[in-house]
Formats: sequence, structure tokens, C-alpha cells
Amino acid sequence: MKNIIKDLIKDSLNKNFKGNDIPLNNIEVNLCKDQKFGDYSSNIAMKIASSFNEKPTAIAEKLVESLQENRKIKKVEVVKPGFINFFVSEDSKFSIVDKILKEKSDYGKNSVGNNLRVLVEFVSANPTGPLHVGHGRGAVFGDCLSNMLKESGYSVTKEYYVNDAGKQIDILVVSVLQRYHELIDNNFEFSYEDLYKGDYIWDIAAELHRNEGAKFQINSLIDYKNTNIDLYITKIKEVLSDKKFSYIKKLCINYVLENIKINLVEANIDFDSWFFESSLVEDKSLDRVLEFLKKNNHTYSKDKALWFKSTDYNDEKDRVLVKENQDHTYLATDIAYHEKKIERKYDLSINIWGADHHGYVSRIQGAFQIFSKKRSNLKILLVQFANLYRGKEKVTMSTRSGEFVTLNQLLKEVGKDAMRFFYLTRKSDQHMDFDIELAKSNNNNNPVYYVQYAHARICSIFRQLKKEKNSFSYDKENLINLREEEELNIINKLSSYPDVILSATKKYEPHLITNYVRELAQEVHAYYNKHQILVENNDLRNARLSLMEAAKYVFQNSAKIIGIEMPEKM
RNA sequence: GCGCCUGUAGCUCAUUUGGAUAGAGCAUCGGAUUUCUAAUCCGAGGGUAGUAGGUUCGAGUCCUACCAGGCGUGCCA
Repeated sequence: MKNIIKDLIKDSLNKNFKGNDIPLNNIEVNLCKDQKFGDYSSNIAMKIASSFNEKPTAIAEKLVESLQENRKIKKVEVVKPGFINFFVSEDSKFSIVDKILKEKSDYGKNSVGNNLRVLVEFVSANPTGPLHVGHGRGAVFGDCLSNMLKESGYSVTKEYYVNDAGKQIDILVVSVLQRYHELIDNNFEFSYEDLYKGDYIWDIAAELHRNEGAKFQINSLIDYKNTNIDLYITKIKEVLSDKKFSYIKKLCINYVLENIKINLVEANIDFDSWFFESSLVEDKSLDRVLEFLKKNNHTYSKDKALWFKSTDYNDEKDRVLVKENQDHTYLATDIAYHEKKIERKYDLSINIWGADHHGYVSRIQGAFQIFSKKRSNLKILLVQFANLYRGKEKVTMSTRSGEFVTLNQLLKEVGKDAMRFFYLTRKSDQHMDFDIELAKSNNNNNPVYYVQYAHARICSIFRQLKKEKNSFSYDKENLINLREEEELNIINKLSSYPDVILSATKKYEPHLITNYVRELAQEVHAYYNKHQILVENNDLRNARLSLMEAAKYVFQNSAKIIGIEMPEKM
């Protein structure tokens, strides 16, 4: 509909201002907030008024006069500052119901994606412990965004980047070894301040002990108790042998990743691909990328370290790729990983990061630019953390101390649907507060129930219809019976759904969809309360049922994108 | 210090690439069910959009300064 109006305006512009410099491809047509202004409006007259030195209203009048007749437009008006308001004919409004009933689960889809290959990388939490609520928002955001992109015709791969090669993993191994030795021999003092302390460390140690006995016991490290952690790790690898250390490492990573996968599945998130940092070292991609950077003058050596000239790309300072001790940094493998994304021929890479990583954006964008020559191919979206509250008390979290609320706990407390919906009601770059107590104690205040209830009510109507031994038969001609204000409101809402999907996708803003579906639920509840759907008159009843059936599809289609259930009964 | 993000009703947040009277939910108060599910609906009160300027037909939205909060500023990941 928007496009039809745009074309009409374009045509009229050509008639009136031919030869002049008018942005024909940039005509704005928007849905009206208020019904009294009509259904759609355009501000084109005000936009171009200054360049013709005429009053906006005068230009608007001129444009309206030469507008072509169209049976879908009932009326066109010019209002005060210079808006042109369009009133859509009833016929054309009803046709949206017909369209939905024909397209069903396809209603809302579009093809702007044109099958472009998109890689969405998200969560990517270090496999050093279970996912906690800090990861939740990004996880849900990334998953929903992927669903939206699919709906818009992109070919989407969801990927989790597993940091299994760095120092943090070694610390995890040491943490497990510590508990393992406590299980074998309490006198073995293996303490170190910075180790991981969660219960899962005990679980892994116990599994190791159960399966392998005392095979990994070591006795000669007490002298290194107070050295720095790097030295400590090196020493352990030496005493234990690299082979045994790697064995335990593999065990740890598998254990933690399994746990993460289970959590994600419970949150209705599944990944297409798990990319391991270690593979970049093993297949020499890292070496290759470092060589390329060196050769092309993007690096230099200083203080026995290799530096990346990230200041060439808006970074505040240059960054180290290879440390003095010849270990590579996280950045080095991350650059190799992004080079790999280009090599894997994705048209668009989307990274979803916690907002605390924003300082990292320019250096990765810079590196990406070096390999792709096109900056626009990498989109980095930052998701603000949700502050977690229990009542008035803020919950502080730290993976190290082991004091964190896991994603699993949150899922159990508030449920998958509520969690996903709640996370998605806010713009992702906006800080948000998540009060667990409120979400737990006040289930009926949760917006997700409001939406699901609207859908369940519709289903209930159809159940009642069956009970009355009646049936629903659809006839397009019947739709003219929909004359109530509430019915037209619902029709308007339903017709804007494809636009919402499109603009949510373009702007990477899933919250537009949760807002939309809540508004639709509101219209449906209001209608349900005021009007009886199962009326005596066959034509009217079928018309109303058609409308409800259409609404049902839109509820289901948006629920699929949001990733929640739409129960038939509550 | 420097950089990025944020500031909208008592609280949590919306506000469609700058549009018409800034909207929801929660909380408060008052109503609605012989009816397809009351997890619902209808109504009321509640605002200097952090502050001060600027840009223009028009600013919560863009620009500048200041104030307040968050994050970043590692040869950590």
C-alpha cells in the first residue's frame, strides 16, 4: 500500500515539477498515528517547499489535484503544515484479511534479503563456566535477529565462537586440578587466588577422579605457590606433561560446552555452527594471517612484541598481537577468525557483543577492512547488559568468584517465554533493569501472558464454535460486514505487520516486533470484550471469524520470530 | 584525563531514516462478567523529555556546551 501511494506521489511530482531536482526515490509515506488523519500520510510537500519558495500547503494542493485516481484510495486531504493524508478504501482494507488467510504462515515475509549469506555470531561466551544472565540478553537478541533476517529472505548461519585456546582455559584446567587434588589428598595445597570456584569445577574434578583415579596426581608444586599465574601454568604443564594437560583441557571444554548447549536449547536457541579458536592455530590460519599483516606493513615490532597498527583505523592506540613471551593475544586469533569469515564467503557478518566490548570495535573493523576492502560487510551490534535485581537489591556478578545467577536459574524461575519476551521488549542498546522477584511473583503482569492469552482466546472461540456444532466458512464477500471501530482497528494493525518486520530487520531492532504484537493483543482484547463474535447471523459471524483467524496467523507468525510458544489454551 | 553509550510520568520503558495532541505497562483511584476464558476490558489522575543554547516550516529525535550515571581506556579474555 505504501508503495502504491509513493508511486502516485511520484507521478504527480513529475507532472508538476518536471525537470526540477526532486528526490523521487526518497518519498516518505508513513502510517498515521491517529485515525482522524487517515491511514497514510506524506510530508513531501513540506520537504520540497523551501526549494520552490512556496507554501507547503500550496504545493500539497497542487500535488493532490493532479493525483491519479486509484480505487484503493477513498479520499485525500491536505492539512495545516502541509501533510497529505490518504484514506484507504474499505475494499482495499478488507483485502488484507483475504491476503493473510491465503498466505498464512508466509504472511509478513519479504525478500529484501535476496538470499544473501549472513553470518550471525553471538553469545560466544568463554567456555570456562556456565552461561549467566549477563549472556542472556545477547543470546536472545541474536537468535531473534536471525529469525527476522530469515523472514526477510536472508540465508542465515548462527555461529558460536568458542575461545578454547587462551589463558583463561588454562586457568580453568588448573582450577579443576586443584579440586581434583583435594579429592585425592587434602594435604596437597594447590591454592591460587584467581582460580574459578563454581560448583561445576567440583563436578569436573569428580568426573576426572571417577574415570581416571589418581593418574594425574602431581606432588612437587608447593614451591611455586606464590609465583605468577603464567609461570604456575607453565610449571604444571611441565610436571604433568603437555599431553595430560591437553587431555584434561579437552575434558573441561567438553563438559562446559555441553552444559552451555543444554542451557541454550532450553532457551530455544540453537546454533548452526560452533567455531573453535584452537582450529585457527591448528590449521595455521593464524600464522598465515600474521604473515599477511606483516608483509603488508600493518604491523611493527617493539619491546620484543608484535604490534598491530590499529591507529590507522581509528583506534586510540596500537595493539599487541604477539606478546613478549611469544604467546598470541586474543586479538590475533580474533583477526584470524574474521579473516576466515571473509574466506567463507559471507556477504554480511553480524557480530553481537556486550556493550563492554565497544572499545574493541575499531580494531576489528580495521582488521576486517584490510581483508575485505569493504567496511560495510561487518556489522557490530552492541547489546547493553541487563542489570539484575532481586527486589531492590542489585545482583552483582563475577564468574571468578562463582557468585552469579546462571541463565539456567533464570529460565527456571521465569520461564523461557517470559525471559525471551522480556529481554526483547527493550531496545538492545538501552540499559535495562531485570527484576527477578517481579518477574517471578507477578506472573500475570508479564506482557507475554497478555499476548498469549489473546491468542488463546481466539482459539477458544473456534472451540466454542465446534461445541455449538457450527462451522466456519470463509467468503471474501462477507468481509464488508466488518464495520465496527474495533474491527477496523484490528485490520489496520494486521496490515502493518509486514512493515514492522521489514523495518525491524533493517534497523536490527527486534523490540519493534514485541511491541507490535502487544499492541495487536490489546486491540484483540478490546474487541473481544465489547463484541460477540459468535453471533446468530451467518454472514456476520463468518466475517468476524475470518478476522480472528487472520489475527491468529499474525500472532503465530510473530511468536515464531520472537521464539515463544503461542498456546491454544491457558 | 580521553573515548563510546545513556538521561522521557512515582517505577520500568516505547515514541516508525526530524512530523500533527510525547504513549504503554506497573503502582494509585473509580467502574464493567445471566455472554466465545476477568491472565480481560473501560475510565481518571500523573510530563519544563537532565540543564542551557543552536539548526528549520517543525526537535524527545540533529549540533554545541554543561550536569548526572554506565562502560571502555591491559603484552586480560
